[in-house]
Amino acid sequence: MSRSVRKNAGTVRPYHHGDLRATLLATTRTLLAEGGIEALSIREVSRRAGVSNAAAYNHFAGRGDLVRAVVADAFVELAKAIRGAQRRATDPLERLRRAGAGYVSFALSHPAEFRVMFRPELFARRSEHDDACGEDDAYAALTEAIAVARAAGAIVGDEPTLVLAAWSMVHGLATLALDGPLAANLSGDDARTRALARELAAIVVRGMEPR
Amino acid sequence: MSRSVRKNAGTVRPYHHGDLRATLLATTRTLLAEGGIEALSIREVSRRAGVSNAAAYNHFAGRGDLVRAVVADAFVELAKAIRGAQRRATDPLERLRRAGAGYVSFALSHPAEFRVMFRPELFARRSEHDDACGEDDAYAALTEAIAVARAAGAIVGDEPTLVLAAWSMVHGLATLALDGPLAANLSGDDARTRALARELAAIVVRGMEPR
DNA sequence: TCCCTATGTTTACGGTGATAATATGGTATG
DNA sequence: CATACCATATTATCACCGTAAACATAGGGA
Repeated sequence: MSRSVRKNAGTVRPYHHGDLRATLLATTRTLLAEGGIEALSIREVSRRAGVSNAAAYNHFAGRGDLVRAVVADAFVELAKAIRGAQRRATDPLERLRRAGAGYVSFALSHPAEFRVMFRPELFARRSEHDDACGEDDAYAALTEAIAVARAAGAIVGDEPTLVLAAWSMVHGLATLALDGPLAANLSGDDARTRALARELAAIVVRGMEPR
Repeated sequence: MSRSVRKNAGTVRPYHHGDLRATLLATTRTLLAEGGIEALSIREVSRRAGVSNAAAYNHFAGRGDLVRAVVADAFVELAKAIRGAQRRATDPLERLRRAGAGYVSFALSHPAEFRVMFRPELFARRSEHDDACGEDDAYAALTEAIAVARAAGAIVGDEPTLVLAAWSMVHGLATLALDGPLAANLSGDDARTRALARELAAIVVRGMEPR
């Protein structure tokens, strides 16, 4: 039979021995980057991983489950990006501006994942309470920056509203830069977009400062 | 033959006599509102219109073309919403705030269309220069409000940056309110979201004012 | 009268998610 | 060593989808 292997041919693995899950996840990311969610199908992922389409169902409940796993990882990375961007600054306002820039920077660096992260209909479990995919952590990262600046008296206002303002500004910019009418003007010019992110963060932070 | 009709049976119309296009557009909007873009298929639209699946191809080049027509209409409505919201105010800053609120209000009133409007991959013609779907008009409506306020000295800064800031803020809020982590908190509470839109618009406008 | 165009229909092809029944390799147990 | 079992992958199948080609009919001029 063609599938049999000699026991000593250690590197030949007719089966994936447990790493098919990781392979499928990596392939999913590749496919997302190549053609977006439209080009992502269980069959294509399986095909590229060199297995049958049904094999994926041993590791993921379905297409949504596969996407959900990728999204969960992406939110972890987003939270890291937000926290990492503030690391080298001490001034609360500057940390806040950098947090926003870090958010946009993540979107520019991982456009394919970012485009999917905020489309729950693509992966959300049906009426499953509300399965958190790690977005809470990213949200918390921004909230911390706001809370610190507010505690220092550098900004004033209702905390949830301030968080929402900061989040909306950077999320809006990221979304518009990736897919919106601005994409044509900014496409490929990530440096310019990052500079804009700093400017916009500065504007919204300024709107939060006491008069 | 079963399809023939007497010439005088005026109300019996075996064919749509030219209004199938409008019927398909209306059905598309209904379907989008019911189940989102995932539930939208040429076959289902045609089925609901009481027509074979291929009939739609006499009016639209394909699924993308159908969605594009709906999106183009939606952008016209968005521009109207932005302009209409400012109508009863004269103060440039207040008009600017209301323009932003109008943007968010449109998103809340037409969630299904809004969710599709900024996903060009769902309807964009392949490498067709960059087919405008009316988004220019909506963009212009916001730009006007910015330009007026700036000309009056009520806000200061680089105009394109100011426009981008305003646009990003309201677009981010709309997106997050519809699909983001905030949807759970705000869902169904459109009044609360509209109030937040006003607060966020006030913050970003304040960040634009001269010190 | 005859043909042309617009607008439908039927039928077909290939791709897709999902499920069921089945085969195979690894491993624990007698 | 032999057996049973489990995880994993396979093939087969179903219903749905977008798209397209081939065909049919109504209505309007030349």
